[in-house]
Amino acid sequence: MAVTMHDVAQRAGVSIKTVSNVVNGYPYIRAETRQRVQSAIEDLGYRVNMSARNLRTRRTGLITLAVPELSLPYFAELADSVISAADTAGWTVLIEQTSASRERETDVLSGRRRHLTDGLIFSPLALGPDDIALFTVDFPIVILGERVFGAPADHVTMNNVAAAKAATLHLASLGRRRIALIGAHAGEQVGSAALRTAGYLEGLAEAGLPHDPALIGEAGLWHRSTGAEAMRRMLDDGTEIDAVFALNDALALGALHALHAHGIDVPGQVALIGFDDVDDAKYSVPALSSVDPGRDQIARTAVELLLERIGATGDPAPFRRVVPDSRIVGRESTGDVAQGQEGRLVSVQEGGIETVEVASG
Amino acid sequence: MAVTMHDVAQRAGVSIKTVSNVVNGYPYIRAETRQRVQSAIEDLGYRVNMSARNLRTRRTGLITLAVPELSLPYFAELADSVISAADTAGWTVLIEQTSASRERETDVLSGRRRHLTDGLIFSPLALGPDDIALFTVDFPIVILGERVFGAPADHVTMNNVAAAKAATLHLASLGRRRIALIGAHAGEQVGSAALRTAGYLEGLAEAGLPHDPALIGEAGLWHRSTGAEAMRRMLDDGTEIDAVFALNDALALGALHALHAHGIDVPGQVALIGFDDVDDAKYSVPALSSVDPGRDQIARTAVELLLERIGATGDPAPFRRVVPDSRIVGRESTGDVAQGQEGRLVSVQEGGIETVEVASG
DNA sequence: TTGTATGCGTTATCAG
DNA sequence: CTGATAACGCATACAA
Repeated sequence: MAVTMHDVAQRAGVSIKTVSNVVNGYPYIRAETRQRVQSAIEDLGYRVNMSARNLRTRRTGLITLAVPELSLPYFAELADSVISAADTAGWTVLIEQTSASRERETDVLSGRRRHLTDGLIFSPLALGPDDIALFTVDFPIVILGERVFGAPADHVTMNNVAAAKAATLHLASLGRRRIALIGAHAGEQVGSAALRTAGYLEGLAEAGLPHDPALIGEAGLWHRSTGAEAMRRMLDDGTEIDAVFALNDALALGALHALHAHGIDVPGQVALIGFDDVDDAKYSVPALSSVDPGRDQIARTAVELLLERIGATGDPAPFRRVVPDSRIVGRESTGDVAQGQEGRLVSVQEGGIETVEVASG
Repeated sequence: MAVTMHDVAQRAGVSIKTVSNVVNGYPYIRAETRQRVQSAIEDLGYRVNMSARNLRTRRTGLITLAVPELSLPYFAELADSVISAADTAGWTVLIEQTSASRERETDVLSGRRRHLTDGLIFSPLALGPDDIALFTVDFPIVILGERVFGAPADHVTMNNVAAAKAATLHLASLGRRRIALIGAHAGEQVGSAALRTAGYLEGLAEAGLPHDPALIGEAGLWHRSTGAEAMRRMLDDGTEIDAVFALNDALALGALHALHAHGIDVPGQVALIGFDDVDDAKYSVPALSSVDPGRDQIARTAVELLLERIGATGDPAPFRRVVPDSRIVGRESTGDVAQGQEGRLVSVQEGGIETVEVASG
């Protein structure tokens, strides 16, 4: 049925080994031999059987990217970047959606949902610091996000606290004094929500603004709908505000919708800034200011770290934590630029590479 | 190193075949034997080697989804749906981004970018009717979209003409008479742009409105930026309009941005409707009316058709073309609902299953 | 520079 | 119900 190396070898009048050599670009082959093999391949329409190669080499050329869901623009764009970065290096990406469910995230680690890939880039949302033990597995992992620190794996994250503080200070610098927060997770000590909220509080303190609990809007899932709801609640409560820091752009766009529905002018009455700098931010009305966490750099770094570890041969290197630079991009929603203009850089938080020594597997 | 069936068999004191039987849920095994094998598996932490199984069974459990890019919300949401549908059936999805480049789309078909998957769901954007020959391959394909008809493959599409006509008529029903189109591809006879433009023209005709070329806005790529540009050009030209039909939501959101920048009220002065009904549509300001092409149904159907064909044993079934129902969802941008309300169904175009008989491979 | 032989870990065939 | 054994298609040590 399917044509194999054998068939090619026979047709070209060489051994199977020579065909293999040609296919794999082994350099020491007589030009004429290579030519003969090539045409035999053409004629027969031969294509390498990846399953056989994978079995033999113990490697698949596939990596898994596990994210909550692709409908969330941040993760869609992240996936885009990861796939592109992997592609450049000759690797292919298989995507698992966890729906931020504990069970599915556990499955990803246990391998029940990691069919035949050589490594995993994992952005957990349900698992937390208590689950570090689950990360001790026999394949390379790169962790994304801020839910799990200290696991035996490389980690690409962002400087949430510093960036959130900068966003808050940016609003304060516009003269705003009643800065609301949308997207808080009450009681959580870990994760993006906690860190960004901490940055917000630091920012308030540094600006000499009091902390008013009425200005904290809860939103469990960071979707547009929950952002709109949280904003609506706060407005319905009659809470006085003149600025909003939404913990991500989806929330911000939802909040924007609610503000508009209440007839509130942005940025005239209320200034608004989000977090993630997704593509949508540029095209909302008004265009949304945001924190650019360096998504592309995150993706490239994650792929790089993972492939490095997959290809590692000798003594395991210590695990690394990398924090790309983040930027505050000012647009219309904070009155930083006029309509139709590009956003402009308002400030930069420098990250860097931090190597955390851990006994690595 | 890695533990194999052999090790398990040895530990359980049975043959390797029995282990295989247990792993694959073969029913006729003594309970006691099964138990012994199960615990051996547990003890040793055995996990099936997928590469070996794939080699043996000639199947990988993987399918490829090839789309232009995940940053485009429509494709991100489509990917989400496809992955979910595949997951339900126990299959995993590998995503290829083609950037709508001819070369990469060809690669997808040639298999150069189809590593070890059992089938392909392909949404081409660069290939066209002249490339049908490329679709004659030795693995199952399901084609999405409207660029390639008549290829030897199953096809899930949408009733573009009817839906676009309905969208246009909807604008006309609001009393609008200068209905602009954003996203046209001049000279193209095939693809979504051509079909939706045809529907627009039919709609104008049925509404008794004249066709004014000045109302046609070109936009090669359907991004927010190009939509904004096209809209801006038209406004700068001083073309009089009171409604806009954007050929997809990204264009519509870009156009919305440009309208807003020009101080034009939507829907007061200009009514706006998009196409795709992506998630963003609900949360723009004002919320965007759109055509819901039945994305989820498209994804489910595509996976279903593909798996059916992959699992097909005997005589090849004739190729089918499926057209899910599409709906017009009226929101604020056409004044169909008040702020903060859900969109409402304005009309439905019924699709259905059409079986096209083609000599199938 | 090229050929031979072996094994990667499974599943399938066929006895028993 | 279970066991021995032969593929599956490729890569690679080892020869030549």
